[in-house]
Amino acid sequence: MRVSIEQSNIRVEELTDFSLRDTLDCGQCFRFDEQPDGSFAGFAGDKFLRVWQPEETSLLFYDTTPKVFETVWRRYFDLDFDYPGVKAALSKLHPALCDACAFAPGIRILNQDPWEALCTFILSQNNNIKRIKGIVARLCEAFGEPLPGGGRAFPRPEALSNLCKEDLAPLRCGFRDAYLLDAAQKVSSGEVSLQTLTDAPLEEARARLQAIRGVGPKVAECALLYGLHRLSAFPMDVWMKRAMETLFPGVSVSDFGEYAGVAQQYIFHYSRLHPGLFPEKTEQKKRKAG
DNA sequence: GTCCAGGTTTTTA
DNA sequence: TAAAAACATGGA
Repeated sequence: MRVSIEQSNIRVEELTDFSLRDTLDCGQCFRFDEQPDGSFAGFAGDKFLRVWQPEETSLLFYDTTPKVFETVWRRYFDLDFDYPGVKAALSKLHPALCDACAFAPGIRILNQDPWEALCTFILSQNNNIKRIKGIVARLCEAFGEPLPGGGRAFPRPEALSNLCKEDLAPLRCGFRDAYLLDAAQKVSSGEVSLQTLTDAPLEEARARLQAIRGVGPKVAECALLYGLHRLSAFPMDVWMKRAMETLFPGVSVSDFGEYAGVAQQYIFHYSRLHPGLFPEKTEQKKRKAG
């Protein structure tokens, strides 16, 4: 990987195993959108970014200083992790996992802000990705700090902890409003310290997160994987349950090893884009059509 | 009108 | 203890 400055932009070249589209559109983050010109624009925490992948091996970070690239985006996109190595190891474990890795080999696990990941996945429950993005956008618009170049940061827990359900009504997030408020209160008060979960034992980290109302096993795993980069965390949603039953009969999560969470992301994306693999899913469609 | 969406909590048997 | 039902909202 080679990094250079180009006017007010940062150019990265000689990149492998990276797809901007697949990484930003595989259901792990909710504040980036593809632009008409093919670039992606959005926010991570309190930073705005427009970035383009003009060819397979390069990226262009618009209006980005070397310092911001090095301290924010290099880590956010996980550019220094050995994905070829991990995918090679995962691909040997099971033929279906090999297929999933090969289907979208450029997916990376983002290093998102822990609080933002926790909130967005609280909002994700029994919800669809399009609507989650809408709710998150309204949350930021209503309560996030305005940013110099326009747009708003993801609101800190302190900005939400003193609100009530009525204040959240404009979000139209339904029953999840109380969950969001409880999370804001417990995190801002220090009752749940997200920072310490980075290196707490995984079982302890799970238990601490699940002390928040509306945070069960699945949302906790999402916070751990996407917010705290605990790469063995394995969110088990409806798609992953289908995939485990249909594609991995007899396989348990622990069989995927210390990078189970990375495997999960490839399997999730592969499954979501191949709904026909799942008999149950196709039966639903048939009933609807007939 | 019915079903479903990157689930969790509450209620019921 | 385990299985249903309820929980808001909006698109298909």
